[in-house]
Amino acid sequence: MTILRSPRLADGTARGIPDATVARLPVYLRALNALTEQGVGSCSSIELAEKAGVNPAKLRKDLSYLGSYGTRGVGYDVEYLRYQIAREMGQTQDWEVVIVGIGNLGSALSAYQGFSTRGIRVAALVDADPQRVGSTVSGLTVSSLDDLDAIVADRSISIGVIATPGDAAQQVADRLVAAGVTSILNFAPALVQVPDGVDVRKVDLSVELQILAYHEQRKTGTDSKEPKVSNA
Amino acid sequence: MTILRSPRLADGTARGIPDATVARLPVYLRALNALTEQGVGSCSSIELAEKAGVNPAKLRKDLSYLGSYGTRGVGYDVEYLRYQIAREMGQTQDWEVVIVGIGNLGSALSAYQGFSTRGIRVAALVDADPQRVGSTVSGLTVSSLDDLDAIVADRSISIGVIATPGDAAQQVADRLVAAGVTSILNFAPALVQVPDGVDVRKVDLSVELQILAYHEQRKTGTDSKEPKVSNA
DNA sequence: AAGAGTTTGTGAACGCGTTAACAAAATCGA
DNA sequence: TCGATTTTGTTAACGCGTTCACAAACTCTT
Repeated sequence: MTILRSPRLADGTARGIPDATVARLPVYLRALNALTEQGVGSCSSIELAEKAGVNPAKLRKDLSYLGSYGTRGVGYDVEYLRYQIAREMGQTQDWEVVIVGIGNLGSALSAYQGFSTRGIRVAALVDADPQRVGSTVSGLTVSSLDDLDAIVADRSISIGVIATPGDAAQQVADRLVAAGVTSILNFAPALVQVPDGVDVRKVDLSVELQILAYHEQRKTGTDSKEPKVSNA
Repeated sequence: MTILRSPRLADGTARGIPDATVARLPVYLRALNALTEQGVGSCSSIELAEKAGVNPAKLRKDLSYLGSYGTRGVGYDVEYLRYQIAREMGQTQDWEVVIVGIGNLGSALSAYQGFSTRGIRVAALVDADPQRVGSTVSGLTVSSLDDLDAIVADRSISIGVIATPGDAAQQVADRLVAAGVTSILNFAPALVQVPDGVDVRKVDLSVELQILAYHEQRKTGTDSKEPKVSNA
């Protein structure tokens, strides 16, 4: 489970963007796309920050890691900034991903519209269940898990998505890594161990709801001495 | 968008658990459940931390916010600790949620097995599309968005899930809040604004993949001067 | 009963991320 | 041209979270 620390600046260009910033850049990108669609040509950090739901100072600091793409006294050129962020995020190319586990969630992911416009393309679907293999989901034929190596190699896929039950996750991760995948998005409710050099991100649906339930409990709970929290 | 700061300790009991800790408690819970199933009666912080994928010191500090439920020189009683965390997380009751937007993702969520064992129950499905209203998904009849108020009131639902396209998200959030929902899990690729007192968590599928793509780009990119990163 | 060995709970140091505050740099108007 | 205004880029302070390190507390063996 590599963490990929990088904020130390290298020799020449100011490389190495903090993880927290990297996680927000796609949000800025989405806001800039929306502005482009509205025909807005330029904007200030305050406007953009509002649309992205962050503090303006944070936005400016984030952008400063990429370079100086704004103009003092004026703001940012929407199209120029959008391109710079997209380039930094690697969106000048399309990243092909393979989804493993074509149950309800895997099917939903393969049909998800939001990927295509963001440099992500679902290139292959894989399942271990023979009954599912050969069927068509979202225009793609589901392949057997046994063919994973060939599929990853043929299309030089480097990103895999695990959408299997929890007890299959580790096994699937092992096969993805063996096939050459070096980044994994794990939706299964289980930890997966991977060798150094492989990135794993985890999205856990029930954990998110449990966190909400915790806060909910505290709201309806004992103390209402803090009526509604002044947030001005 | 309330942030719910609470780490300041109140009067009597040590209330107020840091957000980062709250986010990890469900993970510990899952690990403890696995241990119970394996018939393990007690464990050390090192063992549990390993199963949860965190640093042992972090685990102990997290648990210390709840109280002193371990025994020095011995470890933690699995069942006892599991109960204490579950109680703190509000899992002694079932939290009913309504899912809005029964497309691919909404259907997948309503069929998700992992919720039931974690104090979450999908109690109602709602969609704006008349063609979907009345159909049965995962054993539940899809209701009209117009009936949201009655549904939320009848079952005293306090948690809503938005699984609509991005451009419908704000409108749905408004209606959820108006109906009385005070916690929202938003899967739509859009920011939603809510009044104080309402919690929103956001899960963005394409953002997760874009973050992976960024790291992937840097791996295959320029510098291979850091061959595989010693992680010992 | 006492010492050796374990393991928790926590105080303290450290590091990252956020935010405020301001100087630098651009535009605009007179 | 020069001052007023706007807005970026950046430095510095602050706060939260993580991790180390160790004392306190428990068990076990002799």
